[in-house]
Amino acid sequence: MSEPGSNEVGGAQTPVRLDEVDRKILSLLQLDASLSLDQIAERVGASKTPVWNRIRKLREAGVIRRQVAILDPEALGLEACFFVLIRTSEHDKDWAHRFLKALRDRPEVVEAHRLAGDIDYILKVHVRNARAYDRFYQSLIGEVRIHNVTALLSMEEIKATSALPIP
Amino acid sequence: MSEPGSNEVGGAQTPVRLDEVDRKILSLLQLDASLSLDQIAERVGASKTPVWNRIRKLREAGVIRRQVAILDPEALGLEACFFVLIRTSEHDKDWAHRFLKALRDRPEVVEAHRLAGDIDYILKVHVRNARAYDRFYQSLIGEVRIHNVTALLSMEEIKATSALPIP
DNA sequence: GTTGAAAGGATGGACCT
DNA sequence: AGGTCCATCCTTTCAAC
Repeated sequence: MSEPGSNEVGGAQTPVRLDEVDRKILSLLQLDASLSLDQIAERVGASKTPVWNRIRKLREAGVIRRQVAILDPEALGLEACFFVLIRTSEHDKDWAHRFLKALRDRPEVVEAHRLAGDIDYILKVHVRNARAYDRFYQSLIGEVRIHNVTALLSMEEIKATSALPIP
Repeated sequence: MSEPGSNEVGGAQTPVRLDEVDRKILSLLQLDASLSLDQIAERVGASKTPVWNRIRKLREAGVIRRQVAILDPEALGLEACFFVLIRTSEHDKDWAHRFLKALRDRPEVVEAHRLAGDIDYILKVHVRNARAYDRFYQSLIGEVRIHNVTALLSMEEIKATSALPIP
């Protein structure tokens, strides 16, 4: 499936009007995108064509971004997950640009947010073990200046879903 | 597609041996699970049948957990994302059980981890706005005793991928 | 919104290398 | 083991109604 032309990836997004059927479709697809049109149509109480048209529109509107396989980190041997809280003293554009690139270039970083408040950034990092985290950490601070780092080690994933609450 | 019988959802997982072709297949499916068998086979340099058998085995082994649609939070009007750091003084089983249930019951909580160290839990919460976060917060502390809460508001999602690094 | 038809993809068998 | 061919079923896609 190709990227819809009307929306940038990660770009700003105007909220979209959804009715009850749209919401049901999205809820289903968030949990299992391998459902067939027939199954979806049956469960939302409509028939194939309108459901198909709605899904196409939701894709074009950028509500549905993409369809992916979710892998099991433990099965891949990624036994350690860290949340990394970062404070920096540098706030110029060049630094931010290099920091961004450093994060984008590292596949261990699965999530990164710029924050409001005294902590500047939070990262979520998947690695094989504590030693691999240290290698990641050394490599990162070797590439960009960072004032202060706190790593929070996850002991247990209590809940993890890719399904957003649909308002 | 039904849940494979040999692996619990979220259960402990023995790492699996993967060769180069498996890794390529997983990398592709992590980014786009709507690719056809033909496309995958072409890109990994193999033909349909062995690729299909590998995918089936990866599913049965629990490496591929499921296939989902990724939605755009902004398009759904979920403009606020918080990371919530939680300290608690209670550590008995009953409290933990009620806390877990409170998190599982709230769709705004998309992620929750029990941590090592002085912060006990971290949550990731998607809500419409700051007011909705406050409602969530009040409702949560009304349901379970929590000693200390720090909310980190995301200003910008710098990176967000469902793709794990494949070792 | 419904029906149905045509095209394309998935699944699994048979057989070969 | 992987490759090819094939047959069948299922799904998607898009007419026409």
